[in-house]
Amino acid sequence: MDKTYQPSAIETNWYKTWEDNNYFAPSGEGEAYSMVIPPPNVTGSLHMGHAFQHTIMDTLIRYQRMQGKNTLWQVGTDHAGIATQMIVERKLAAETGQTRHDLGREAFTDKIWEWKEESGGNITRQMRRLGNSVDWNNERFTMDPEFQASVEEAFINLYDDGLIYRGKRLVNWDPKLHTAISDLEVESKEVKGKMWYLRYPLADGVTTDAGEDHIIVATTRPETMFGDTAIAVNAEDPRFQSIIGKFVELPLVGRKIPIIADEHADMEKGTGCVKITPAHDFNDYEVGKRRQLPMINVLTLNADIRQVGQGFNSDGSVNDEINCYIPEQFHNMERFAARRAVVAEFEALGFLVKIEENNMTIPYGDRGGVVIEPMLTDQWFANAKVLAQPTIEAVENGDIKFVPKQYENMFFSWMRDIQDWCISRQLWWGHRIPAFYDAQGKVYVANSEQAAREKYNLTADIELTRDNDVLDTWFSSGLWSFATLGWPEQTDDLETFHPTDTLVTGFDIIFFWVARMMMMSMHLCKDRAGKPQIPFKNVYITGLVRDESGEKMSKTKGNVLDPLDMIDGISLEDLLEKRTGNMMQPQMAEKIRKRTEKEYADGIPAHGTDALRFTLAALASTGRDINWDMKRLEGYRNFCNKIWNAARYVEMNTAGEDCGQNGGDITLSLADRWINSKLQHIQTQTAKYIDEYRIDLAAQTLYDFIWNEYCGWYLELSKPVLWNEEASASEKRGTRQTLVRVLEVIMRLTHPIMPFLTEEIWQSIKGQAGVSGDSIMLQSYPKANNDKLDLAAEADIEWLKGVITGVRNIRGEMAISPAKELSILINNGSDTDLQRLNDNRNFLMKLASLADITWLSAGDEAPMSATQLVGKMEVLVPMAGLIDKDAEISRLNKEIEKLDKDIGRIEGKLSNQKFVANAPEAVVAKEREKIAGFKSSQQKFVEQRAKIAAL
RNA sequence: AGGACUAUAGCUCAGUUGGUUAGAGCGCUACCUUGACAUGGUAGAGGUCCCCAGUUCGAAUCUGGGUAGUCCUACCA
Repeated sequence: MDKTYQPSAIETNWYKTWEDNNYFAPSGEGEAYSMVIPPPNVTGSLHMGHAFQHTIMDTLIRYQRMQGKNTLWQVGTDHAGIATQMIVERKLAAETGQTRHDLGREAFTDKIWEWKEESGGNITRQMRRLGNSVDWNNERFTMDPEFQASVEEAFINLYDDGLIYRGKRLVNWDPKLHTAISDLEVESKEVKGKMWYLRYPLADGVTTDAGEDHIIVATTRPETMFGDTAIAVNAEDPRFQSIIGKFVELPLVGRKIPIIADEHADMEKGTGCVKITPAHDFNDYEVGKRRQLPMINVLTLNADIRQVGQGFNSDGSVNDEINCYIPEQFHNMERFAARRAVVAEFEALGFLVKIEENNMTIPYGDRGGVVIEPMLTDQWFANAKVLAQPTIEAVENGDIKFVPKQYENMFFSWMRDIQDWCISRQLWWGHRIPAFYDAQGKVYVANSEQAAREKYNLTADIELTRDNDVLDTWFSSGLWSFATLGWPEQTDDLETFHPTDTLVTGFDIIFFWVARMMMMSMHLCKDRAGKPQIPFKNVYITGLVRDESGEKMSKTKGNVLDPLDMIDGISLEDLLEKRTGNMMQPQMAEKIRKRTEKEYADGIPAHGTDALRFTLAALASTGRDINWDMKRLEGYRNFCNKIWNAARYVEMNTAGEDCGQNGGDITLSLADRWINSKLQHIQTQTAKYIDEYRIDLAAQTLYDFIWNEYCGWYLELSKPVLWNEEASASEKRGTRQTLVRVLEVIMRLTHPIMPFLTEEIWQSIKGQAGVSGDSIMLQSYPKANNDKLDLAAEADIEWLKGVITGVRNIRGEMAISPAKELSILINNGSDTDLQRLNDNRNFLMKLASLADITWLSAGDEAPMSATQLVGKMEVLVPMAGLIDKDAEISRLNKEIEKLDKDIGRIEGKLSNQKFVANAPEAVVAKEREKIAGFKSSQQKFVEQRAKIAAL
């Protein structure tokens, strides 16, 4: 082994070996355990959130593989409709100045495929670098022909079951991207806006009870008034009783529109009169449907004012009778310009009553970033209510469990109130909807024109055209758990690996993806008995990885960290280029530059994959976000180095030596028995924690055991045996064997979290450890063996540690050089103490660096000494020539004071009659025992202090 | 408006069913190149467990009410 730990050298080699040998593929033996990777955008790159989730998933799958399961970790990428199309459109614009329309649909999608080929390898390269043991043989892309076929099949299935329909509905329309989007893709933002109070004159000479010849409506969207088709007031509102059923004359347009009563109108809000614009507001749309109001669309798909409105009846059919006039001065005006123009016109007419500042939340498209417009368009919808029902039951009855559990509430509240899901997108990149239309617009759903003709018995003279729209990306990723396994065919893989076991993903896509996968799977995927199949049994929801100051990582903030840079390191120049190059908002570049230069003055050094993974694992407590901490990464890099060096020590002392592989007598030292016993606890705990998804506790347990117990104590305790010329062959054999076998077990225990380092070390010690195999990843996960528990040895070592720490404490406090060998005395020891001393003299001498140890019998005179207590036994370091009188007194004072506090606290408890009466006896006894110990210790220290003071 | 989560050492975080001397890493102080490791070792300092009230013999932990922060959902004429 090299003298220094160099992660990059070992990491790339091992991954290649594993992959070349097909170790990631299902073994075909044992109980099945499967997971799907949340498919990342094919053209994207992995960020810290991916690295976090992938670490958890890889830890789980490696653990399960080592448990002997038949594991499948399904890998693949998503075509990510809008996101990818946008990237390529932007690229096209930058390079040639063309839009997608200049190229046309086919040529443009070819461009996207080109881009996918060019950049698509990036993300899979990164996965390999992270060590993900995914089954590459089974890699899928959502636009693969087989997957496309599954998507079409799913659509047709749902359509034939009456769960997909097409209709003219009000949907969220992105006027920049020119597509409908789902409710979930809309982000609300708080903005300061205005509310305008507009006067609408009453028609036919009608007046209100108050004698007014007009009413006043309040609106935040005056430009939609061309589409007003009613005014609503509350039926209970005393102010407007007499005008219900009468009309107003819509200013600027002249259309007479009715005043209706509807519960939507709130007497408390605004003026009590609401203008109803069914084609441009979701609430008004509902009112319109309820009251059979016509709808007038006044906006183009760009959200500009039309030249003439489009009239529809409330059922969506065309209404060519209604007056859809829009004054010429507003034609083709952009919506916000039109807003100002309409207000100006009202003002000119004297119809503008007042303007108020108004805080409101406005919907923005999460991709395009512009204000979303409710738009009346023909779209495809999935009946989400029906699809949701079984999934709610599956979570209620525990078939699907969320970790942490509180996400179930979030899931329920959304699912129980779910709205129909708009699944069509007016994009070019995606799964084209398998629907055909004849000249009359009648719909035929089938996966090809040929199939449509057969299915619907259409004669050849009927011309069919295919729907131009594509499906929402989440429609296809909703099929991910089973379409990747060959659905709709009933394949063996589907039989074996579905439902999958655990889904690991972020809370931000519970609705987008997790819920959709559940709906799709439970409707489409049935087991042999016809029972709906859940897609997964457990959903492990991870938090977000944030930056050091708790901010979300984002390109615009310039605080994004690339996991690969943590692994391989990056120079400041490259990091700056990465963060400020190719920015959407170049004005931020300077700020980002400064911040980056300050935080990473020397760039980022390489830490290796294992260190990154261990850090993420250690931070993975459930139900909480992670604030990334570079220091923590450094600490775990040091941990890797620690393991490396410990392994070097083991190798030096065992390679080519007799470790008992070939038989021979074995004598285990106390330390050997102790570390073996401790190891059993660790094995139990680690497995338990991983089973409970507490990877952080598993990591913490391993860290503590390896560093503090194995390296800190055991390796030191092995030296007095291995370097002792008087030790017997069987004693040395026993210690060598323990040294290397414990390390071998530690490597297997740690392998799921840190695959590379553990493989490298395992390979170089497996011979001495007496094990064989091609790779640690195919070895079994260690299991505790209770026969190896040795509580007596554990107690003995605790005693030993107490004595050694006691001496070291005196050394430290008294500033005695570690090089100075001390002669100590033991006073007031019991028979057990004497036994332990005699058994472990060698260990004590070496670890506390002593010259000799003198056992004082009763009546022996002790010299003036600094004292430490191990139970009742006194460890004495003679002061003569070493220790200053005042220093020892002040050290004793400190001890006495500390004990004072403890004694006071416990005395308080014990003098409380209620405590003594009510607390369990064991608890009371424990307190009594404690206080007795404290008191006797304190007594000793006080006596000692008096003696020293008397000098 | 409704809901969820979070608040523990200077920083980042653990703390399982109420009983611990409240822990870890980093940082800090002092000392130490001892034959695995200075990416190290030894010893040490550092806490009003956000606040108030309650339940209890006993609360970081349970209940109620605040405060601060994060997030989700809905609405806003």
